[in-house]
Amino acid sequence: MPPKKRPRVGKRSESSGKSDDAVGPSAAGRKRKAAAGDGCESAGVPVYSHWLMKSEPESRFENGVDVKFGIEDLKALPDQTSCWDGVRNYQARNFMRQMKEGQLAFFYHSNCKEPGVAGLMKIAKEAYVDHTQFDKKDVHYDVSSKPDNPKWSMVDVRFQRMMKRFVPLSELKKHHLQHRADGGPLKDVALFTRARLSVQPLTSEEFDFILSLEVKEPH
DNA sequence: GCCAACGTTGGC
DNA sequence: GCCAACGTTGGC
Repeated sequence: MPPKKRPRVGKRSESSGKSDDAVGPSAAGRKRKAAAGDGCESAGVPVYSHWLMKSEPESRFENGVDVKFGIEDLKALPDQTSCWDGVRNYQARNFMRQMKEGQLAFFYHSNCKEPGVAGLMKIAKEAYVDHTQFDKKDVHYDVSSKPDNPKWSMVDVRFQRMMKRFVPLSELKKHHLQHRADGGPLKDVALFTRARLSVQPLTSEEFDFILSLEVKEPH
């Protein structure tokens, strides 16, 4: 149980299932070339230090439960801290398991009017068991997961700050397309190359570039 | 272990 | 609300 009362976190219910129970960056990384982790690799496995985490800022009902959880909701909590529960995708889970306390993550608004990067959070607690997998009443209950061998993990995140301006997906996409042509920092960014992942890694270059946009004129 | 069918994500 | 992309399931 997380320190704070948990708000519902809006991550999409990424269909639970089995298969890739591997620990480590992505057993689906077979597909991906070890695209430059961060200059930091061990045994060919990229080590990431920055993240992007998606949540839905607008109301949407899943089994009668509102999964809305935007950055304002995180900011409004007593400690501005929340667990990031409900992730039910192995790749996303594995990325969460790699997160280290103090690392930065973008809070990304998805499935809404204006998708994009809303702010910054810090990893406040490293991966631990997501108790909602055992809660029959929870939207993300997983009947196949047993307490003696839990499948799903979560981290705690703490609100850091809002972006100086909201950086919309459309703008990131323009840069991505440009960078694909000119080799710029967003050419391989997971947001577009692995669009459906709700927890994504960013290289330092990708993170810095996106962050730099907040003080530039909208494109 | 292949792969078609199915279900979900999430931009548009 | 549509639907492309893609992860998961399960028959074989």
